[in-house]
Amino acid sequence: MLARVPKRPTLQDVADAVGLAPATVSYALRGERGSDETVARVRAAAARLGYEVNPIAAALASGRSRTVAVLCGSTRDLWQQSLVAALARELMNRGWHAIVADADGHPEREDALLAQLRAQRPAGLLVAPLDPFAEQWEAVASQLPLVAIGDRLSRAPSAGAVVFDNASGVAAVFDHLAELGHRRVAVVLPRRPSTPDRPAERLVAREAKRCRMSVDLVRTPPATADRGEMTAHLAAALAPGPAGTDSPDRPTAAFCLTDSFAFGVLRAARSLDLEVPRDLSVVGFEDVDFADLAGPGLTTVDWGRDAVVGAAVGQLLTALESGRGLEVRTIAPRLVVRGTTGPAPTRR
Amino acid sequence: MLARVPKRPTLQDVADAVGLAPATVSYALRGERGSDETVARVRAAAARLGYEVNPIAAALASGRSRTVAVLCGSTRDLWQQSLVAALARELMNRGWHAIVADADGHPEREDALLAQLRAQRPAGLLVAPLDPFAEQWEAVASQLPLVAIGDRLSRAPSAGAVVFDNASGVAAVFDHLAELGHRRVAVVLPRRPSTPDRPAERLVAREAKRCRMSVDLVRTPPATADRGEMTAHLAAALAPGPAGTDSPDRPTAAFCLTDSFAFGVLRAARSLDLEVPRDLSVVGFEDVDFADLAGPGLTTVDWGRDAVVGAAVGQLLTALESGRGLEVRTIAPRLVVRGTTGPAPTRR
DNA sequence: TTGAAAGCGTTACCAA
DNA sequence: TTGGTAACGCTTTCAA
Repeated sequence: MLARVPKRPTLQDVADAVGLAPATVSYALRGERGSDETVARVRAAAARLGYEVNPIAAALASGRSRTVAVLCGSTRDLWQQSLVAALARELMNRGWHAIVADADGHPEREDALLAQLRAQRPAGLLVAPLDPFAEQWEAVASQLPLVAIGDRLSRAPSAGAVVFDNASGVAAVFDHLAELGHRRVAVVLPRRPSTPDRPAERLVAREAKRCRMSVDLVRTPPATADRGEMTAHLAAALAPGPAGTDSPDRPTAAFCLTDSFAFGVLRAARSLDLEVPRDLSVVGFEDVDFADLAGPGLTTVDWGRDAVVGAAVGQLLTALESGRGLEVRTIAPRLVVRGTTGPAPTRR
Repeated sequence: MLARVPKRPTLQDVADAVGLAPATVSYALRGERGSDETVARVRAAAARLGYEVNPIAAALASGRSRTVAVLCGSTRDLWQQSLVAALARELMNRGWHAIVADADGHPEREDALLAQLRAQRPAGLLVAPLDPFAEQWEAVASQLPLVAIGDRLSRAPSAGAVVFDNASGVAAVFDHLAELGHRRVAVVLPRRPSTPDRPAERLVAREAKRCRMSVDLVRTPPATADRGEMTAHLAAALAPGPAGTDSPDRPTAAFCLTDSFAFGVLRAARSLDLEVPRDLSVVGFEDVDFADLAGPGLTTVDWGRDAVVGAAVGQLLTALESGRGLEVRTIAPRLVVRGTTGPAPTRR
């Protein structure tokens, strides 16, 4: 048995108080019609009674709502966590409500959550997709304004998107590492069985070739409640081979495509007694708020979270409020260098 | 002009399909009534049509909803950010929806946001209050099940709460610092003009006296978009006095009552060229996920976020679903020592 | 400028 | 077990 929401004054109560019809009151409160005098009287009465429209009834009657659903892949990822927080804040500031859901790293959960969210009849959708290739997106986007963040939804041309200029970002990172003298770099990226064709991998391959560097691809499962798992996985990938070899038998730099991976690498390095950045240079691809504090010298690519949030919320609400179409906007990267170093001389 | 939410099959459509009355269908779908045969037929038809109840209409008709409003003081604070994310996740997992709002550090905004949230007619409220002494809470709590997190709402006896055993936590921190030989500690705590009487301050005074330590109270405004402000404020408080004095003219340890303050202190220390923990031991009062990575040796008090979330969501939903009353639950602290050191010998 | 009345898609009461 | 029917509180057409 669910508790009843308590009774509050209704439109009818206000109408009775001023001796007008509910319709008139409704229009007056919304400033859509009515003489100045009526509007003033109605507003005064509403204020006196402590009346506030019931958004549920309003939504039912009008078929519209001021709620936006936010669906993200995993708030265990700090970048996404802060993204969701910032999206909710921005929506609120603009007079909208956010209802949030978190697939917690499970692509298959994305569908179920999406269904749940849509059942709440939001006016629009903001999605940081786990699986941007899924079929479902087109069905959703054709019915509801949808803006994807981070990945374009390849099957849903009607959806808007805010994407990162990964090409520039990856190039900047490889340039930086090459300049420091690294020859072998571990690239830590998500392992997503259902999305075979990530452009990130192609970009990495291309840039590595351009910079004549060899790459260890380290496919890593997303962060879960148990962080030890990821640390162990990454430690295995970064560990030096058997002793006695004369060349560095391990990558001297790690390029992490997600901040949670970067933190994982820092932990793995610690467990291997590798000092960062002396023994291992670590570069993150998302600049979270305290990247400057995470170990000494975590170099990152900053995508400007505020720009991302502004672009996503901005275009969604514009579409909602004035019917403008959705588009794909691209965010430019900025490399924030914090004490990355070249490969350790003793290992050369 | 807001976009219309697209038309979907309704209860009536299902009723037509099976040749029954809407009421019967409604009961059947909820498993409240109906012969096994009817229920099966109805369910099949609903599935075939892709019918899903409209929660808006259901909420209007029944006066109940499966939505919980979450209001927090500031998601710029990482502990709160992760708390909100975890609350939303837990609610979702239990079949409820979260609508979230963030006062962004402004106590006066708390009222307005609360009004907005309540207008959405949530079934219950989860609050990490900025101003636990505000009058408004009682009015809210008497109408809606409310669980406060972090502070008991002193004026709202009907609200539940999940509070931290600050007495034990503060005592543990002072014991730890005293044992290391610190004699003067900076205590970094929020500056909240409207809440004159924080027990934390009394606790700090008491424990400092017990351990014969002197305390510098550093009242600090909450984190904002501009982090430089906080760093400067804290640097001023931690800076050594004029050179040539023989005793340490600054605190040798900082005890931060909020994680964002701890990060601020780490940044301030860096700007002052103080090495942590050699020149300054830093203790945080909230254990965020990557506290282990934030500079070398950030000792923290861990309150077990999962325990907090479980206690808060658990008791709220129990109250909502089975009418049980709300209560005050207390979370015990655990000191996580990560390389804190005593005062630097050269300063003794 | 105002108002009557018909929805919106459910749930819940009371008869059948 | 089933089905009318009246809410729920608002918005919106259409008349006045």
